[in-house]
Amino acid sequence: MTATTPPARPPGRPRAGLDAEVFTATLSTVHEIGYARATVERIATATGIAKTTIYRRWPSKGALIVDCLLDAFGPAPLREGADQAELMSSTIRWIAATIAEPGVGDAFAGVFSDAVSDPALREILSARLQDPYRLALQDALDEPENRVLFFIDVVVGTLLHRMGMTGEPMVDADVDALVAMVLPHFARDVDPT
Amino acid sequence: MTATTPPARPPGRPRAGLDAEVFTATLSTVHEIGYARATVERIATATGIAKTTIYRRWPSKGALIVDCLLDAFGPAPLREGADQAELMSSTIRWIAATIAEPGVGDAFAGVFSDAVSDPALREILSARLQDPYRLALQDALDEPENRVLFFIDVVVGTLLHRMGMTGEPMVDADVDALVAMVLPHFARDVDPT
DNA sequence: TGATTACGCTACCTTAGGTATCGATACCTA
DNA sequence: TAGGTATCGATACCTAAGGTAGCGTAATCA
Repeated sequence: MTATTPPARPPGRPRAGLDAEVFTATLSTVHEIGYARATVERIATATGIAKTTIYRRWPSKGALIVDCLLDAFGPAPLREGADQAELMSSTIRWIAATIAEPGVGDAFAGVFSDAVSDPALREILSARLQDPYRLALQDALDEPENRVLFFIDVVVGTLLHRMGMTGEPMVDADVDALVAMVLPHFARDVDPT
Repeated sequence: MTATTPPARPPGRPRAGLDAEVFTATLSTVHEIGYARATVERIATATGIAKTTIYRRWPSKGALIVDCLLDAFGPAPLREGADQAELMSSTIRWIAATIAEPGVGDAFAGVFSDAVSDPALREILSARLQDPYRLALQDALDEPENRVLFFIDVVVGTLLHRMGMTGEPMVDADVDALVAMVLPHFARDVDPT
């Protein structure tokens, strides 16, 4: 048996492997013209494929954006062996840096806003994007669910509010302030270095 | 000259005084069916007026919502003589309580999201809603602009993120946690009572 | 009574999310 | 090489909602 289990590929024409291209085109389109004007039609054109192909793979624009954000964030960089303060600090900076990447902050704020009045999208956002990172953080930080949810509300909420009100990601100095504010409130082992 | 300058009423049929009714209908409609489904048509019908009358008074749905929020928040309750910690604490609780009122949180999160990809609306939101309170806070707290903006990002961002992700306003225990986290980071005169 | 302005109504335009259909194409298997 | 199957591109279409135009009517002042 080979290393990868033979996929037992289903019959028929296989899907073209262009999810990565769609994600790239989505972020660059959102970055250039904003979330609302980045229509599915334009994203498809930017990718070089048909709009119907997008809808064959994602059930809605929101679901596409969520997958795009999952791809942009990737796995949470939770170093083993780090203490709680280090983990929180690096997590905040990782989220801030990713949101600051071109298109990511706009896409995040945009899909978040759509979710406000779309329960189905809110479920997708919560289950596919927030929950995996929340569970990983609960485990790594050894904190209960409600504390981690509060942590996410503070960090993501603050960063998105800045992005939404100004159109620009939060500058490093303010991210430092965010870290300085959050850590003492959570850390059990405040290292006064 | 009399106390109030004679309005020198312009000729023609005067406007019916129904802004208050429109605001009430807007919040209750948003509360019942959500921000996106609360169309201008439905808000007008709920008020008992024509959609075109709404558009004669507000240039866009976003502008209507912003005025509606201004009416809901009213003037900031900044007590004279209170120290900085008291002012911050009461401000946070005032914002949290107002956002928790039926329809206000949904409307706020909704218009905020729309503003993400609409620079004109962002300008309205920033100038008409955020700036007045920001200036009042700068004065009352004696803090520079960037610190007050950071304060608003944290407080409003956190509350809206909770509202957007769960559909419910933040519970009192978490508002307490927000106060407990924010105060030590800002307060110059931490009163260890 | 006339001028002026707001209101209600209807019709309409535009954008954008999302769906249906159909011929062409790519891949596997017999 | 032929057949089966599923994807792709293209086109046309539906629907909801923001927003506008025009017109007759109602209210107020001079």
